[in-house]
Order: sequence, then structure tokens, then C-alpha cells
Amino acid sequence: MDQVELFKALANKTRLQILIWLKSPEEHFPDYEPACGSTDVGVCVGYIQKKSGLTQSTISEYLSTLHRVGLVSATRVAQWTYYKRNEATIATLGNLIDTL
Amino acid sequence: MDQVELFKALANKTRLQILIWLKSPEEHFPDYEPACGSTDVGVCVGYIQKKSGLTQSTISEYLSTLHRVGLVSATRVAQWTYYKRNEATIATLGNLIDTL
DNA sequence: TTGGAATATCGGAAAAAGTCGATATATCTT
DNA sequence: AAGATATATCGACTTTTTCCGATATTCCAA
Repeated sequence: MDQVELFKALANKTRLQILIWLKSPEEHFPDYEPACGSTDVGVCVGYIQKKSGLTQSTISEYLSTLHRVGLVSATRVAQWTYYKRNEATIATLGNLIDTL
Repeated sequence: MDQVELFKALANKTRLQILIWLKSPEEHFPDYEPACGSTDVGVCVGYIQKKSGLTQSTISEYLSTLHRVGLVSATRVAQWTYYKRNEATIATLGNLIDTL
């Protein structure tokens, strides 16, 4: 786990926001639907994109960034990709700060 | 305290390194001298610069960045500026991760 | 098997960050 | 006051990041 890459991923308002949204999806994505919505696998890209106000491609890339550094997990189901916080990595990040 | 700015400051190998060096100056700057050296106000720019291998201007700017976001304190004494970790901010950063 | 919906990837323009050398500023010494 | 030393700031150039529109891919449904 590269510390610098991790901090880079967090050094963006939108990506940070996404991480917080994903902390309580029910709260931040009220119009969840079973189709592409609230399962324990996470939230699909479209919901996150609409809420963010940025374009689809940008959000897709941001999610990919968060995934690459391990901050979220990705699960493809049918045509949707569900993203979910990876609490393990986030916890590790806490420890990392302590070693700083 | 702007979270994004804080993460940006940490999203750099050298700046991260400096923060770790400053954790135990005696260990990382063995050729400390009283003149520009080990006091409780911190370590002067020159020592950090030499250890880093980057130029004076770059390190000066990096330290300024760390200072701007509150990760280090700066104390000017004579012609030297001593930089020191700001443990309070670093602790706050730990809490920040928890709220993430 | 064709069309539509969701996501990913590509290519690019603009802004920001990294890094340098040169110069300015501040302060001590003589 | 002049020179030396430590640091800061400036201007320039390169690399990276941000974000977009367009296109490609994947997968479902009719």
C-alpha cells in the first residue's frame, strides 16, 4: 500500500465526498432502488455521478482511482458496478497516520 | 483546517519524509550543532535540504506548504528558520480519518 | 441480433504541482 | 557599511491532475 498514492487519492474534494457518501448510502442516496441501489455490495456509479454533478466519465475515473488504492471495493452485477467502502483499508490508513 | 489541503500536503514523498524525519531529529540529523541544530524549536531548513537532496528553493517551499496547513511550526531565530512537527494538527488528522 | 442502458476508456485542454536556477531579503559579523 | 550566510520568493519549464466530450465495451431485453 503506497502511502503517497493513498493521500493523493484523498487529496480531492469529490473523491473525499464520495467516500463519505458511501459511509451511509441510505442517507445520501434516498432514491435508492433495488435495481441499481441499496445492496450490501455498494452503490452503482450512476447514483454517485448524479449526486456529484460531474460527468459520468469523471466519476468513473474517480471511482477507479479509489479502487486502485484500495479505498473501495468494486462488484460488477449485470451492467452495474457497485462501489463500497473498504473499511479495512480505511482502518489501515488510521494506523498509517499514527506512524507518521 | 481544510481536509483536502491537508491531504494534498501529505501527497508527496518528500514532504511525507520530512514529517517523519522531524519525528526524531537526533536520529535523522546526526550532525546537529547547537548553532543551527537540535533545539526544541525544530530543525533549520539547511539540514533538511541537504538530507533531501533537492534544492534549497524546493525545500523552502515544501516547508512553507507544511506550515501553511499547520503540520509544522516555524520559528525564526537569527538567520535560521526552525521547523518542527505540530503534533496537535497531526493528532487532529488522526481524528479526521475516523470521521472519513 | 439489435437496441438501449450502464460503465469504462481514450484523447485533449486547462489548471495545478514539482522542481530548478536566479535573485531578493533578513540577519549576523567584522 | 560590507560581506557572508540562511532563507524566501520569482520566473520558467516540465509533469501531473482535473475534468470534459466522444467513443468503446458489456450486458440485458425484446
